[in-house]
Amino acid sequence: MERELLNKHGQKMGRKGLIMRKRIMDAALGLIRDASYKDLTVAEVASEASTSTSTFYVYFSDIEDVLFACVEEADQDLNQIMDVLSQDWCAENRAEKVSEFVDAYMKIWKKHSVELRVRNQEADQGNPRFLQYRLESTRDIIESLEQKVAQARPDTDNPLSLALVLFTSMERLAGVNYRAIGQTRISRKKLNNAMKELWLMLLSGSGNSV
Amino acid sequence: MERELLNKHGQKMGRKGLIMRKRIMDAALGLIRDASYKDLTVAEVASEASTSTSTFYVYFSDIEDVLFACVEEADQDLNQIMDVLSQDWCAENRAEKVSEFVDAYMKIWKKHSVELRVRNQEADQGNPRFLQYRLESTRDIIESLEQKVAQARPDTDNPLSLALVLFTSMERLAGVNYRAIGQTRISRKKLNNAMKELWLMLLSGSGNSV
Amino acid sequence: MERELLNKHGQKMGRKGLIMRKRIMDAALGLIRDASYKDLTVAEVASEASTSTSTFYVYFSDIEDVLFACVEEADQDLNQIMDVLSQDWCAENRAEKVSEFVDAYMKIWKKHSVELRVRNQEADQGNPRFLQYRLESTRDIIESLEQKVAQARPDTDNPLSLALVLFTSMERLAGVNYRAIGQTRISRKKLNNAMKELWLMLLSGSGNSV
Amino acid sequence: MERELLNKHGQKMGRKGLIMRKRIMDAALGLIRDASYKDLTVAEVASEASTSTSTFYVYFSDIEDVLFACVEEADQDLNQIMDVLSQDWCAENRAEKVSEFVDAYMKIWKKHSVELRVRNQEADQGNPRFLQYRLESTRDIIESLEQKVAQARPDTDNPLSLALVLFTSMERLAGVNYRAIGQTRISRKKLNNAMKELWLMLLSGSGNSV
DNA sequence: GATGAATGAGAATTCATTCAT
DNA sequence: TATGAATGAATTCTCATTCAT
Repeated sequence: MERELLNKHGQKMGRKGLIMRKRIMDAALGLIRDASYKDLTVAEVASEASTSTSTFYVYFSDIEDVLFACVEEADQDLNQIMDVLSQDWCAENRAEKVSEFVDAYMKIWKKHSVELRVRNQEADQGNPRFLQYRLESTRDIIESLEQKVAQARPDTDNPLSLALVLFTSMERLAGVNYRAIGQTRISRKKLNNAMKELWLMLLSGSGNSV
Repeated sequence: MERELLNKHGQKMGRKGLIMRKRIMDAALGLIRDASYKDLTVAEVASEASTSTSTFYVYFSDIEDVLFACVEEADQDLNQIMDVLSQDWCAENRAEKVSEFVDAYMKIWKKHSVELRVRNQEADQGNPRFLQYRLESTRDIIESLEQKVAQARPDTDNPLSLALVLFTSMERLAGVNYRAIGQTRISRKKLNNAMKELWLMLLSGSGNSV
Repeated sequence: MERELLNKHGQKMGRKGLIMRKRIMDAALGLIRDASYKDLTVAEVASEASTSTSTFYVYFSDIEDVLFACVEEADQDLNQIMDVLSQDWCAENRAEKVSEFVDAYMKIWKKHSVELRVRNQEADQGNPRFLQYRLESTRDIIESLEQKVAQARPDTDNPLSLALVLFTSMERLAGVNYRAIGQTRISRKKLNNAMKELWLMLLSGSGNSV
Repeated sequence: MERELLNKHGQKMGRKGLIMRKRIMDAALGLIRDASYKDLTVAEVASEASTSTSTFYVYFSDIEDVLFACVEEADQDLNQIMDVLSQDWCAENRAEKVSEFVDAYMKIWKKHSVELRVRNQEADQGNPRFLQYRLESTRDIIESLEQKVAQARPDTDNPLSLALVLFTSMERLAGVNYRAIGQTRISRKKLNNAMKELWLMLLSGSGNSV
């Protein structure tokens, strides 16, 4: 476990320290919920957390550092997803399991949409720290999905790509405020249903190959 | 007809002015090709364009402003996409048309990946200018895809959502450096094929409903 | 006559040139009517005059230069004041003449309040060009008023100071937007009457000496 | 009780902070004692105070802000004036009290001539912050003078205007470097005497009405 | 005469970061 | 632990000014 419970001064963090650290993280998240994190400053975060910038530096080395901590924290919830995925999806319960999977995934993202938007944007722009983290954090999920596709469509030669296409869509639709898509005729619920439908289509093994 | 050709000083732009404006846009794009645009500065752009920051401000009001101009310019290429989409896709040529569509879309994104990554990230973060622009710029494409889905699957009640799910994926996979996905076992080509396969699956009308 | 009708390029000004010059002056005045002239810029003036900064420099060397030209122009109206002052004020017509004088002075200032506020502020802050100009432009008026005081109060030993005190007040009250005094219970008319009353008091020779 | 002692970073100001703030104010005043404040820059002030511009911005938001603080501070001395004015001026001591009043007023203005010149110029140009401040800061004085005029001349219908005319003159003559008047034949002393003489004339109740 | 175009120079402003208490 | 205080180092931004057409 990497978190040694030390602050940036190398001191062991006590109860107060942990509380302050959390307060700073929450302040940062709150500030970027409805705004770009591009312009987030240490002073802003400190002020939002009702503390001083000096205190900020006791717990984090810079803005990226807090954000990464937030992503790490959010990621722990993501592990639950594997509960559904590690089960066996047979033809009989497939529809149900797909539904469970999509719902669970969407629910978690909704709770942590800010953190995961940060993770994806940083990773997409090539930030190595976040790139690596995303890789590790999605590896199991993606592999599991790949297997399910391979199992459902033994004939296909790139189950990974097929899984990735839908997974990518799911991640993005989950993380983005759906008003941001600018379509007034859709709702999150309809999108989720479409998502499920496409997974089912893919996993039911029907459809033409190219 | 573009808007009045005035620079930020209210002067009509002549030949020299238009050239300088373009030079600055190119400099900006060049600088963020392999890096985040988060930290792009006016000074950097001006220097890359071998001019002064003052000159920068003759043509753009800030960094966002140049980037938006770049997006606007890139977007003009996107219109070509409608050539394929405005045709009729019947069962006979469907595979061919899907392939054309995906290839054309991916090709354009490859050429303008920087601009469109900027557009999407800004829009995803709620920047209204980019949000509005993306909405307008993708409206026709999305509507057209929706129609094709509706035609292929008359039974479905939300063709729009189904189209959006795949379109979203396509956009993201196109804009992102595929190394950023962190999967070494896939290639752009494989992803494109999977993309086509999924569109075909959707448009061939087979598969279960939820 | 110093105005040689040459522009800053040493060219003789033709009709068009004179018109443009005037247009720039008017633009400058218009811009500072309700605002401080401290922040007036060449670009603003040029834009307000619907021309370019380059053209500005054909006629004026800098902002102070236009403002000085405006003051010079306004000052020509001030000469009229001497009409009333050069007359003889005897006991019989004194009230009438004082009234004429105050009214005339106030009227002119009202018309040129912007120019004269500039003149006084610059002079008050020690700007030599405006200081010298004000000195010359008020000399005759002040001397004339001094004489009238001396005549009315032969016993006083500093008629100049007495005249200056009231003249100073008159200048300031005339130049300042009376709302700026922040008293809602007074009007310009009441102030003018008080002004006349005080001049009469002074010139009627009554009152105690210190 | 002044307003909350917070600097522009929202920190409580301690001893050191208050000293630095004062040092910056003094630097600003020193720099404009013999020059226009129009061109005063943050860089200049910071340098004169032997600190950095960043430090300047810890305590003030811009040049106007320091100057306003200076005016506020100077204004506290002005309260003394009310000592003389709140007394009763009867016929017997009137000459003495007028003399005291004018001398006291002039003395204070001499000490704070820079601050008060700034206050008046900004207010005269319509700067709301200074306008409001001047209004409040002179209200008591003006009202008191009005009462004395009303008492001395029960017949007059606008004691306020009469008081304002002389008060205005006093303020301006006090704040302006008297060389700026450009009259070599007068001295501050003579002007003060004339000032007193006119107040006495007004308050002795003699003289004609218009 | 007029005006696009370009820029040097400097001013304002921000911000991360350190240090002493 | 926490935080006032101070600042270096950029960065943004403005403006007067010049030049070529």
